[in-house]
Parts: sequence; C-alpha cells; structure tokens
Amino acid sequence: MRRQRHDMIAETRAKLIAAARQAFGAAGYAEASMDDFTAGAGLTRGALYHHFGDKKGLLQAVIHQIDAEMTARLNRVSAAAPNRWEGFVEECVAYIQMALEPEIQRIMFRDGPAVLGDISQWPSTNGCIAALSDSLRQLKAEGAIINIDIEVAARLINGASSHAAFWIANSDTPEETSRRAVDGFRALLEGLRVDKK
Amino acid sequence: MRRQRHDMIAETRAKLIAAARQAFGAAGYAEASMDDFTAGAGLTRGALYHHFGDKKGLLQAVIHQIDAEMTARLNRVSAAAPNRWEGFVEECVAYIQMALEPEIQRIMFRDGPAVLGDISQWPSTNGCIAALSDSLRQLKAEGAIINIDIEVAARLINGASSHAAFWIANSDTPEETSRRAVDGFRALLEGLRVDKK
DNA sequence: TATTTGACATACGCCGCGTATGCAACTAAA
DNA sequence: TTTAGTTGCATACGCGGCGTATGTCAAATA
Repeated sequence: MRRQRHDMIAETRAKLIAAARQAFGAAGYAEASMDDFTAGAGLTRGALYHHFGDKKGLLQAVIHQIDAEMTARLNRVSAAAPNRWEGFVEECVAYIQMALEPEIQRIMFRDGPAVLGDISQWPSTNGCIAALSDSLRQLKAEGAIINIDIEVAARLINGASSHAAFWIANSDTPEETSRRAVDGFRALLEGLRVDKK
Repeated sequence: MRRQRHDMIAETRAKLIAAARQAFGAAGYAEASMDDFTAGAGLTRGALYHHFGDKKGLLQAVIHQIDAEMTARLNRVSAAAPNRWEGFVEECVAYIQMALEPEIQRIMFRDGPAVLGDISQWPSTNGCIAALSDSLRQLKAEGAIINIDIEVAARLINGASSHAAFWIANSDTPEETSRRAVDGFRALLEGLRVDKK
C-alpha cells in the first residue's frame, strides 16, 4: 500500500518536529542537541538531515507549525469579540499573552529571528502579521482608525507586543508586569482610533 | 610604574572588545570563532577567558560599550530639538535609524537578547530605555502626553522601534521601507499627545 | 634579591555538527 | 517472481569550536 509508506514518513516528520519543538522550547535552539532529541523520538540525526536538510530547516518547520496554531488562536479571539475594534484590541492582547508562553517566547521571538532572520519576510510564515493586518485593514475601511500605513502599523504593534512579552517573561513579577503592559498597550492603541468615545 | 601595567591591561581589554565587536557585528555571535578574532587582535583565547570569563562575558562588555554610545547619541539628538515633544519624537526616529546599522542590529537587537536574555533587565546596561523614559517622564510632568505608565510606554516604543528596524533591515527596499516606517511611527506617537494641534 | 602575584599562552579533551557511506525495505519493471 | 533501482533512515568518521587545566614570564612587593 502506498498509504502505509507515506503515513510512516509523515509520522517520522511529525515526530521530529514535535521532539525539536519540545527541545527548542525548553532548552533553546543552540543548547538543544540534535543527537539528544532525535534519540528521544526514537530516531537519529540521519532522519533529520534526510527530511529537513539541517538544524535550521527543522527550526523552520517548527516555526511554521507554531505560527499556524497562533494564527488560528488569534482569529478565534477576534471573532469572539462584540465588535471589530474590540476584536482587534483583544487580538493584540492575546498576542502579548501568547508570547508569554515559554515555548512561543523562545522559539518565535527569540531564537527564530536570531537564527533565521526576519521570519515574516519569507512568505510561508507570518500568519500573525497577516491576521493583524487584516483586522487593521477592515477598521481602516470602516473609518474607525486614523490614516496610517496598515503594514507599518501591524509591524509596530507586533514589535511592541513581542517586546512587551519578552519584558514580562523576564520580569520578577510577571503577573503585575503583565497587567501594566496590557493597560499601557490599550492606551497606545486608543491613539489609533478616530472617534474615541 | 603602576600606570604602565594598568594601561597594558586596559589596552588588552579594549583590543578584545574591539575585535569581538567587529566579529560579532560582521559574522554574528554564534559564527564568530574566539580563536579567530582573538588572533586578529594579536592575542589568544587565554586572554579572553582571563578577562571576561567566557564568550558571553565578552558579548556583555561589547553590548555595554555600544549601549553607552547609543545613549550618548540619543541624548544629543533630543537636546538639539526645538522643544521636548519634538526632541522625543526625533529621539525615537534616531533609535530606529540606529537600529539600521548592521552592527547595532545584530549585536543589540538580535544576538544580545537571544544569548543574554532581556538585557534591559540587568542594571548595568539599558541607557537607551532610560533615556526614553526620562523624556517621557518630563513630557508627562508637563502634561504633554496622556496618562500612561512611563516604563511601559518606553518599552513598547523600544520594541516597536527595534522591530521596525529589523523589518527595514531585512527589506528589499530599505530606503522606502524606512520612510514608511518612520511616518507610521510618528503617527503612532501622535496618539500619545494630549493636545494635538 | 627573593617571592609572589597576575596576565596571558599553550595543551588537551569533549561535544556537537555535517557529510559520506551503508543497509534494508519498498517499488516497479521484466 | 525475480531483479534493478529508489528511498528512508542509521552508522561511521572527521573537523572545528569551546572550556579547563596547566605552564610561563614579567611586574609588583618586601
């Protein structure tokens, strides 16, 4: 059966991605030994090189997976809000809070850009920026926000969020810092609105 | 003479920092071989370990040096402006543009945080955040900006700036992207003002 | 001048990566 | 069904980089 073989291959890839994701998230990219985490998945570095070319290729695959999950979560958050503006704000807040999760923090915001450069540059991955951009575009079309370059705004917000999360995550009092950051962030976003009531 | 010896030591340290700064800035932290760049400075890894403990320690020293230079530049920029608000805005713009320089980009915004964590957390280095905070504090005292947590605002702005710079630096058309980013950034900052005229 | 300290070099071993090679299972044609 | 070719993965090897332990020589101190 063709299926059998293809399924085995897909399973191998999935196991490698899962093991790498775990290792990168827990120990960091540089500290994660390929021998170690491939062995943990019952495989060897041979399989890794075969499927992903090198360590960076695996990181890329891991990032792609996480990005897809994050995008889905963001879309759910904005869809659940009472109106577009609130949806957008909640989306941003959710973004900050996702960046608090160590796995996302380390892989998406710390090691990813450091190892691969600006990920949002290559087309396959950056669902998150796209999600933010979409929300902003709609708000702009409705005249709800000031006249600002959409992509620029999305990236500035993205940067502020991830940086804030980084700060929070390294804080002595993450809870309190998180509250302060979110409050400040909301205030900053208010500056984008046309008619603040 | 005491001086002689102390000067030699200071010179050795300075040579190591300079060589590392060059190597980290050009090749990146991970790719820079300690053997290579110490040899380039006419020294060996022995000197490095003696003075800085390890590779991270050297990175720390390099970052400290660059941070001081950046802080001085920012202070000059804001001092040269016609008023506080303009000074603040120009400071932010200058921050983005400094982050365009490959050395600052790689060392301060890419490898630094990746290797050492949130640098602005440990006290010795974060002149830049402090400079931004000072400006914001004064503006707030004058009632020129909305009621927002100063430290939070400084960090959000810092994050947006560095991210914008990262984006610009990786862009196909850095010039144009830079203009767009700066314009958007100004618009975002306007949202902080109390009486926009 | 004898002794000690400290600045730096040298030497060694380990680990992690990348590549070259090997092998067994599967596929496809004869 | 046999056989030739392909593919998924493991094994084997070499290299370079890092950290440490040790050595050495000049300056500082007495």
